[in-house]
Amino acid sequence: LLSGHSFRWKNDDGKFTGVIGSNVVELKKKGDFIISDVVFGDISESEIKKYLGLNVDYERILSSSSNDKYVSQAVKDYPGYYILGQDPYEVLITFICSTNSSVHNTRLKVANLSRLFGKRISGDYYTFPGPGKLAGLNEEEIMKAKVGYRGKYIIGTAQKLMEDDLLENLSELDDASAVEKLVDFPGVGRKVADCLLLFGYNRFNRIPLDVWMKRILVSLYGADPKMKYEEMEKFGEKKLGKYAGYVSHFLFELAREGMLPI
DNA sequence: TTCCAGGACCCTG
DNA sequence: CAGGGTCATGGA
Repeated sequence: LLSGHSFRWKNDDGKFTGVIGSNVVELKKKGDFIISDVVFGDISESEIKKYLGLNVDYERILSSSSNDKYVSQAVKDYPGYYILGQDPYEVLITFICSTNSSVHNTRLKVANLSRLFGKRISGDYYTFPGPGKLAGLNEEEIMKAKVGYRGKYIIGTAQKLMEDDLLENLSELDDASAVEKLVDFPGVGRKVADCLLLFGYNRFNRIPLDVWMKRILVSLYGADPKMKYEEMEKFGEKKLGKYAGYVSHFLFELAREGMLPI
């Protein structure tokens, strides 16, 4: 929940509180179980499970790279490190916010967008503003959310979504066609497109190549730093297997914690 | 103060 | 196509 692909959760002494859709949810870990408490809203347990990414064959995914020493180390260090099943639209906008920005800073931007332009659910919790709302803002207004130069990209992407909701039928496209469509959105390059495919559509083969993953692939797996994006991504898929994107998320976390020799 | 962050975009050569 | 500079913002 705090790993840098969802930006809306806070942790108070083991109690995680966040917004899923128009619901405020609290999560606690008790032994091998997750206890969920819907503070506000009517989200079902199965929807929460789906959001938490629990409807996947976790063991099978992890065992696909069990012969890789870095992945198996990461799996040991982060048991239960799931990729969430988030709303694609929210993933798209939040990862536009993430460009050239730290995870911490991205959280601030997402919180600002929600507080300023979302609907208040209860307490200090707000829905994430929909495309209609964001499309109607001008640059001056959205700058209040401290999104910086990404403001015009967010507005532009929201407006494009209002004309043609590509996200609805993206599932019908193969990876290459989906990426081709996605990079047409302002503020969306190959990396953000991959984040959407991995985190929003759970296409677990996609590896978002950020600065960390590039460093990892170059210094640990022998990739050539001069490889272009697609080439290095294919290289990573070859090294990390069918669920390369899923397991790369473990490596990302290890690297961020300074636990990889890169 | 300077540098960097889960990059994208635009301009040159 | 490759290589650069630029873009807001906050934390280290």
